[in-house]
Amino acid sequence: MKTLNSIHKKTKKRRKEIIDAALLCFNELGYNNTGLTDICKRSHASIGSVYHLFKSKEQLAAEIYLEGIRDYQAGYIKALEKETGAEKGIFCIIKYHLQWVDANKDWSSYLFQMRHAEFMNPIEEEFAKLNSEFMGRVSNWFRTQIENKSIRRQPADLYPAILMGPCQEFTRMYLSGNSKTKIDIAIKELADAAWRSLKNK
Amino acid sequence: MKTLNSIHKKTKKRRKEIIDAALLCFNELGYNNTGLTDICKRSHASIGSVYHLFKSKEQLAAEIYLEGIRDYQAGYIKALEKETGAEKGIFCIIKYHLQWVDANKDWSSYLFQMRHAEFMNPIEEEFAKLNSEFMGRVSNWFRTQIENKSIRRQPADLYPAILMGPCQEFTRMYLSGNSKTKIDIAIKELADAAWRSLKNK
DNA sequence: ATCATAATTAGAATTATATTCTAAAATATA
DNA sequence: TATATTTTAGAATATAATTCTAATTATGAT
Repeated sequence: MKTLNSIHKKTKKRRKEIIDAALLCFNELGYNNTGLTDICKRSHASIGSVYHLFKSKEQLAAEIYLEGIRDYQAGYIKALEKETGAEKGIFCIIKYHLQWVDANKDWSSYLFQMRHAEFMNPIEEEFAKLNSEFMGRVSNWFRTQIENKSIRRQPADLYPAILMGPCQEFTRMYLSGNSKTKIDIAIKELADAAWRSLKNK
Repeated sequence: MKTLNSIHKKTKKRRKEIIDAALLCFNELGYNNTGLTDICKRSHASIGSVYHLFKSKEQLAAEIYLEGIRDYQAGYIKALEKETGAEKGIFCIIKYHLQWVDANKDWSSYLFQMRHAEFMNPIEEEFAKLNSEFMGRVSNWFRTQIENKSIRRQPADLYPAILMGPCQEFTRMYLSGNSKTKIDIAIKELADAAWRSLKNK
């Protein structure tokens, strides 16, 4: 009996080729100025293959987004939960974020660029699930720190904003090439700044 | 003698009608899912009119962006330069930002959504000019504060990130309806947090 | 008021490109 | 090896942006 949904050996590879090609195209040309022909040329896949593996250009863009976010978030949680001390934990997160960005410039640019993109709609559910799992674990870490009085009590909404906001803004500048500050300096300064904002007294 | 480039009285009005309609369409449907027919219907302008006044859909989107940024930045500078004290100045800026966002939700959503859009290319020059004028005046204010030792000395790149980052992140959440914190509370808390980060000692 | 010129409007024709579709090729299973 | 399934290919189609031509409307000079 034939197994349903059997998948060829090369499928994963082809999928990756298309994703990699599309990521580069979208970053270089922008989503709208990237034609399917661009993606096909770069990935050496045919239109048929692209549409066989992805429902649409939009969906392809969305899957790339998810792939990046998954990798980023997984490392983030790992870095955070390793640290039980508040100050060290905050340093670790900032460090993780900036190093990830530095080591994954293509992905970072894409994630920034697409953060508010409309194509998130079709994958909203998957995205919301990822985010709530992620935010849940970050919140847990913070709750512990607040309870043991390491971190000041504030409206819960504001923690991620105060913690990551400066980092995000710096990242934006960094990726657009408008920042002169080296990553290592930025890590130290931004972590210190976050700590001054968040610490209890 | 006929003046060159004479402009009809209604041109400004029509332009505004198109911009207003497009802003709403882009926010509701997304840039890509908004057709020119949507914009035409909503603005009661014909395709011909739209293309007479704007080079392309992209250009139209860009002009809307500039219009929003201009208004935001003008108010920002006015709020900032009114204050000579460091702590008060920072409070003023945060307050200005969040109140502007609250009072201009459509524009804010659009500015966020489009912050990294590719269509910025054609207006890059105009945009860079706006930004450098803006950043220059913000930097001046900070320089004064640093020289009189109110604000700690740090790599220059980091001031805007530390000052506005948390605000931006909060704004993002606020606009997407995921924040429970009221604007007035957020102003106070975020301004305090920024001050703790930035103040000298 | 009227003529000459320029600006604006309208929408049909064109162009560009995302998507669908059909059939062939490759792979997997029995 | 025979048969079902997946994958590939690219031509055909559909959709939506842009261009173009002609008509309309406004302006300024006389």
